[in-house]
Amino acid sequence: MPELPEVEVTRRALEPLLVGRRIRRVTTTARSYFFLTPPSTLRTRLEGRTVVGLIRRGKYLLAELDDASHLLLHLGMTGQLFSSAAASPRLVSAKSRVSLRPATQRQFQPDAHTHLVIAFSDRGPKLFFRDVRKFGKVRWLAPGREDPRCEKLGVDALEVRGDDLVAACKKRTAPIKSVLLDQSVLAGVGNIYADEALFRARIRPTRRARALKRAEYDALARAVIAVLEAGIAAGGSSIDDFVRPDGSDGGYQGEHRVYGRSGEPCPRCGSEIRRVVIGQRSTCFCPSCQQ
DNA sequence: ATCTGTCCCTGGACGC
DNA sequence: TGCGTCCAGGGACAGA
Repeated sequence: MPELPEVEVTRRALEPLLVGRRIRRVTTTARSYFFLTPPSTLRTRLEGRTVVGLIRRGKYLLAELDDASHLLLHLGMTGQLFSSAAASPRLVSAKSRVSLRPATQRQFQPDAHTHLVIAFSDRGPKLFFRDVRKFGKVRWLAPGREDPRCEKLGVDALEVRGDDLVAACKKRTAPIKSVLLDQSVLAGVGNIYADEALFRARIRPTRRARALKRAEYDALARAVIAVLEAGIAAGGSSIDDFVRPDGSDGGYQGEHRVYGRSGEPCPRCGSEIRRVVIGQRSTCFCPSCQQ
């Protein structure tokens, strides 16, 4: 699940791959809600443009083009952004994986889930955007236009301070976990890093957001930053689909302390990690050290 | 203003 | 082996 660390790892790897290159041809799958901008419009707006920058806002990537327009990308749940040079079993469904010989797995072949392919004038590596569940998004933004989704984003999670949480949680009776996932409060946190941050700060995810003590908001803000930075340093979490743009796996999935570990002993106290559902999201925590 | 439930989608896990 | 069912989840949206 791409969250801030995965998106930032992607951004850092793609920036040198994209910046300065001129888009020659754009190919897409059929029109669907994956395309906030219709494929035909995407093609005409992008072809001929040169990429001049790549920035991240929360979980969004924004490629700036030489005419001051932007290409907005969101990886959703299963999105994969990578270059021609990438190869990984994660870029192929398990079914076709078994039917493929190892030799043919080395070269990525665009499939029905490869919704966007960008080829460049220099005939070098292409950019692929593959997304099995199509929860990802692609949108072209005219010069000066902002995306309403981006405008609503709260403070970037890498820069959150206790004060931000105090202000955001003042009137909120929802569980603190739900507030961490609210992109208008904290931009970039998703299910994995929310659970990890709450574990690190020793706060039970079911607590009402407004009921935390001042010191707990501070601890939580520090914990959010710490887990996100650790995630970036490790190259992100490759659980189901995430791959880095070169096809390699991230390394953070092995460092999860509670996420996906229900039934296992807590790495801190040995109690059994429990799983509950909060806001339709599965949530793992240690009932003993998160009170 | 805030909260909760539903929906989009597909592949993998699991039970029979 | 094969089929049916359930589940995962980011975020928009509707209704309470």
